[in-house]
Amino acid sequence: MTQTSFLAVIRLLSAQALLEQKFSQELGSVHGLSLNDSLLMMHLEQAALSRLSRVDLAKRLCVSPSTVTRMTLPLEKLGMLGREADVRDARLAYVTLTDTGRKVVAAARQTLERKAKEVFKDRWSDEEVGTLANLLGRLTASQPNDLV
Amino acid sequence: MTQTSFLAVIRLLSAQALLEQKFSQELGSVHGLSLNDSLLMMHLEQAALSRLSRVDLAKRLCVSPSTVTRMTLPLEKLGMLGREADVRDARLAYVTLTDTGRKVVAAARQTLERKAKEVFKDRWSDEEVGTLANLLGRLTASQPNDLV
DNA sequence: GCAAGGTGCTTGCATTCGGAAATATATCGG
DNA sequence: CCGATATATTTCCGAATGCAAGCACCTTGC
Repeated sequence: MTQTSFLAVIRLLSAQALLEQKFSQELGSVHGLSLNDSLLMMHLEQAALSRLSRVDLAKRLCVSPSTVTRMTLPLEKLGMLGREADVRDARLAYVTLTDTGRKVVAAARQTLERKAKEVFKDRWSDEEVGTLANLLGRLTASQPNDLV
Repeated sequence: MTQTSFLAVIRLLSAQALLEQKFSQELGSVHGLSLNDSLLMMHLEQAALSRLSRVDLAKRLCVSPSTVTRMTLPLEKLGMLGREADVRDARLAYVTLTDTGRKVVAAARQTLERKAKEVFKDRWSDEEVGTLANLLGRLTASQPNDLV
């Protein structure tokens, strides 16, 4: 069991490195976004009011708050993200998804969906992919909201 | 199917970010190694003659060759890794695992195994962990040698 | 009302990483 | 043997990231 757990974790780390390598380049050249940029915007996409606080985003992405600050800065200048204050708490600076951002992230999502389908194109049955998604979902269940 | 593939990929990326966060800190403070350092040394551990070329390591870790050069430099100074030339090809500079390195990576592996077991401690049956490991193994099958 | 501690955000600094270029060596075609 | 191409490694530079510190604001307890 300890061996199996270890194997699962090691393979998960390796698989992620492989996928990130496959996805990053096209995502960057086609949409000008990094993989993490896309994930950030997808979190906003499905959030209530299309907005989330920076610490909330940090938790969902498993990155530090300072990273969120620096990631949002250029996207804000490009008009994909906006900033919104909270009426009750002046500390909060919500990150919002603009209409432009919504279009861009929709296109990025299509690219990701296509690449994802390629990953499982050969030698995978629908049921196997579903099982994998379910099991991984139990790992991420401890986290804030799921994407998709 | 395209939705399921996408879900699986997104969750895989999220799960990795979560696991890396959980593992990195203790691995660094206890053994002075990063997660990637440990993976690099584990690849050497199971390699023939305990040595691999830098490009080979780069492929296995899904990082650039320059990253391998920079990663190995401090570990070499610490006496965990060595350098070995090839008799036939003077371009090759094998990275080797020293006896010191072997002890350190064995300890790091134990830490990783313990943390991996914790991940699946609750709400996971042995069979489920095994299924996850198998499915992930099919993703990494296209890569050079598997760890563990 | 106020002091103490907690939370959200940003900035400075150090570390890590990928890509391009440079160097050295190997291989192949003639 | 020679030139062209390919491969292995390293270095330089720019981009991304975490942590610690600082600032602003909120909340709690008195």
